[in-house]
Amino acid sequence: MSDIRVRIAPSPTGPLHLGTARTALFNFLFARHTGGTFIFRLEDTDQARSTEAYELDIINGLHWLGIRWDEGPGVAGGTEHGTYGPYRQMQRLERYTEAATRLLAEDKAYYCYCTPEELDAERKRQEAAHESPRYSGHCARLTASERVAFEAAGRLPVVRFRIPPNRTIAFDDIIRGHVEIETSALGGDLVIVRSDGTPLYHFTVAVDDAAMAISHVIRGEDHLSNTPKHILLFEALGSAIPQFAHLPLILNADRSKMSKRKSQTAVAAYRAEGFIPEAFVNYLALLGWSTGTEEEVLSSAELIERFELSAVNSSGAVFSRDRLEWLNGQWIRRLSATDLIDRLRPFVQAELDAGRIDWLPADDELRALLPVVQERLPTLAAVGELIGFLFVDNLDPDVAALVPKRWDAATTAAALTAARQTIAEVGRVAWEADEIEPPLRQLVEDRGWKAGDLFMAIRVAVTGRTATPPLFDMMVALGYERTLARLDRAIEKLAAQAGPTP
RNA sequence: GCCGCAUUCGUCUAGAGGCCUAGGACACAGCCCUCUCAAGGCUGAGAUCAUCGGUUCGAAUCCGAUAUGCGGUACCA
Repeated sequence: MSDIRVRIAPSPTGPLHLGTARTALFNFLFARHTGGTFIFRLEDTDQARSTEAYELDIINGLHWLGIRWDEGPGVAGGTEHGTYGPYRQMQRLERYTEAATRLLAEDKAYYCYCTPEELDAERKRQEAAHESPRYSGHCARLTASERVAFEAAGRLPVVRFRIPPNRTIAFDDIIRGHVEIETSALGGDLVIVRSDGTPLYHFTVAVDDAAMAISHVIRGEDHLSNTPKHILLFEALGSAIPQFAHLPLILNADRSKMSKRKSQTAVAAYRAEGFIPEAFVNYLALLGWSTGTEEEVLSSAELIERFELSAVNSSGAVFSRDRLEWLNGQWIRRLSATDLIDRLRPFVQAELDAGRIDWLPADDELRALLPVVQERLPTLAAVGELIGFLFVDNLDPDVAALVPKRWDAATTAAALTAARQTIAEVGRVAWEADEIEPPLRQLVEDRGWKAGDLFMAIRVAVTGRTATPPLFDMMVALGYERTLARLDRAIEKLAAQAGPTP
């Protein structure tokens, strides 16, 4: 194993987000491609918003995508593996305290007694004066007696990290190249520990990345501007500075950073809609990265083999559901029959639970349908819409839909009656698509009809829909008795409709 | 406001100075196939490579400025 170590560090303050999944995937692909180590760390210091339910959703979601880590919690709330643990920040509190104490002792940080209200007032004053908001350094040089006075007044201090003035922080981002930022643009001395003693993000990320010997920090572009703070922290901590690679953002249709307000961001929601992990991973990998070839349908193994961090794009990418659906169809078509049936089962069950079908078809029934179903599924959840009509007791076709454009109700009723007879005769001998079709075509020819008209009338009578998989296959799947029963029912409805007409 | 990043068809992208009258994919349109719907095949439309200036014999590709977009600028992550 190489000494490349990368991590994904989500915070369990919401369900697994598409962007987190993509960042995780790129870290994973990079680690697997280079033979490095992939680490999962939970940034749960925002105790007000973190929950174990979200932790579960994140871990399950990543596992679903086939993303596995070498170090970190195996399951939500469960045990961890790896020698750099713990991997939950709330269990690393002593380490942050220790690091903060060290920075304090070395005067790289100091106690600040300014209240949120004072800070807020300062910020407002600066905005009014058209200055950039920054901490003034009010508490940067407090005397011992001033400190005692604040303590006596009951003020609880935060810890601020000293940002050196007038320095240029430069780093070479693997994706973006050389980046330079002046420390003066960093907003002044940075709070690293809250007044309640809990550490803040910029601090924990540096402490943990250093402690876990992270070699490459691969994360979203939204952290690019924060990177100088982290570099300064690494320096102050006496740690090696990792390499950085800032991924382009995934965008809403309006090109703003993808958010749940404007887009569906929860990975679990896509899973529930019947997207399969092969397609999802394939899609995500190609959002912001490409192989440089014209191949688009790539397995995880192929992605791992070809992934190059330096080939990642630097501009944001709009999420395209259309493209995801297309890839999903591609991958569904590549599934074996057994595999597809396994994956379809929960979606068929969901149809039953929702009351859209009346019973659960057996695996063999599904298997028989696969040749005409597989290429018609954009998602697994589309199965109900596609063939659900086969598994309902009472079908009530719409009379208007029953009557083809060129026909009226009486004509349709007569045609269906003739067709019913033909179907009944043939079906008694051989209930197969190839046997049913020729005599019906003969009937069409004898009567001078259009095949499309008759077949559409039969289709609606038998399926209740105007668009279905091949009609005769559907009739075979439905069964002899039920097909005739549905034809009878349609003929009845048409007769009732045609009757009153003069 | 300040700082940073970005800018090739509607979207995802190929493109590392001449192979580019810019290629592929999704979506879209037409045709073929066809009982409908898909799938598949073919064809088409769609990009003054953000703009302006520079370097060069030659620029989508290099440099600069401008514009626009996005991100960051918390006792959130």
